[in-house]
Amino acid sequence: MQPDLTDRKILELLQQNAQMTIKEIAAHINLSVTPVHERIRKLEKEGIIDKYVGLLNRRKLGKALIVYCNVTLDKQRKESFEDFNEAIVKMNEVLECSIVSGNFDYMLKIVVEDAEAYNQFYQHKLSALKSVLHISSYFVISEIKYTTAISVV
Amino acid sequence: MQPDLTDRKILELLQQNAQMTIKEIAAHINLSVTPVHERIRKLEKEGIIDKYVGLLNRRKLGKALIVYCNVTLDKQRKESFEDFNEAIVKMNEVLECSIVSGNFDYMLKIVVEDAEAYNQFYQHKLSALKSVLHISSYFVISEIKYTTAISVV
DNA sequence: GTTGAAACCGGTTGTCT
DNA sequence: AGACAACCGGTTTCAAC
Repeated sequence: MQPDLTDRKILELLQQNAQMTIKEIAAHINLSVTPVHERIRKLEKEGIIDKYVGLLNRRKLGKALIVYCNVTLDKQRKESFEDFNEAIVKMNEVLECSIVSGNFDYMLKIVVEDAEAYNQFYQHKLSALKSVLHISSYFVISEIKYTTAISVV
Repeated sequence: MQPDLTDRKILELLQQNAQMTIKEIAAHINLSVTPVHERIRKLEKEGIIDKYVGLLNRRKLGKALIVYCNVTLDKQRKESFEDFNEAIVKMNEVLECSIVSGNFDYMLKIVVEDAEAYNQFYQHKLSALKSVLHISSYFVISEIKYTTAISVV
């Protein structure tokens, strides 16, 4: 079932701060705790709320560099994609990987310590994959915006 | 202060599931609740844990389309960047926006309902910005990997 | 860092409207 | 479907080791 406006308000709040108490959420949307509690449970059960995670400060952990990169595969055979996908999922430097339309095959987002760490990743892990033909890397100079919250209201 | 190995194990767990109880975390890393509690408080206070958020299932909310796009500004003046940045931060279709090195200025990640919604966004919001010279859009055909967790161990 | 205890508070459940 | 109240479990703080 599709969430109504009240559900969506709850989703907006939980996307900003998963530690809000039900009481606080209830106050924000002028309800009591019971319906808020029921709605959250339903949204979790239906998988509309996928999970709750902690977001870390990259820089304070020495992961200063983000690189977006475009990858083209050697042969666009089914097995090439399968091999590449399987390898990418295991690489914890890769936060995002999607097959895209256009003049290359994949868009990746990679987080590493610094340029040297990226060089290591590039040479020994990414370009080492058999199916990879070409890679273009775009180093992030300044992160203007980053959010995990999609607009639902 | 830099987090030690125990802190990093806690961070790994909280990045996967922010709702783990302190008792559960303690069990995973063979400690009692008191030190785990103290460490988490410290990591939050130092801003190493930035925040806790709920992650939603895009598809179940009708936001089926991800588009990565490259933007080049008309004039690379300071004011052009400032205007563009300010406008982008307000657009809730834009989840990520970074200034990058290379043959264009910005990399964006955009989430919308469908191709028609992207068309509306593209025509009336993104390309409507005065400072924008050129936009290349890459539609996501298949999302292979998406995580918010950076590797810390 | 560990154990144990106590206070507190939010999540949870049942009942009533 | 929402409000109210009681219960339970986890968090939080403290003491002592």
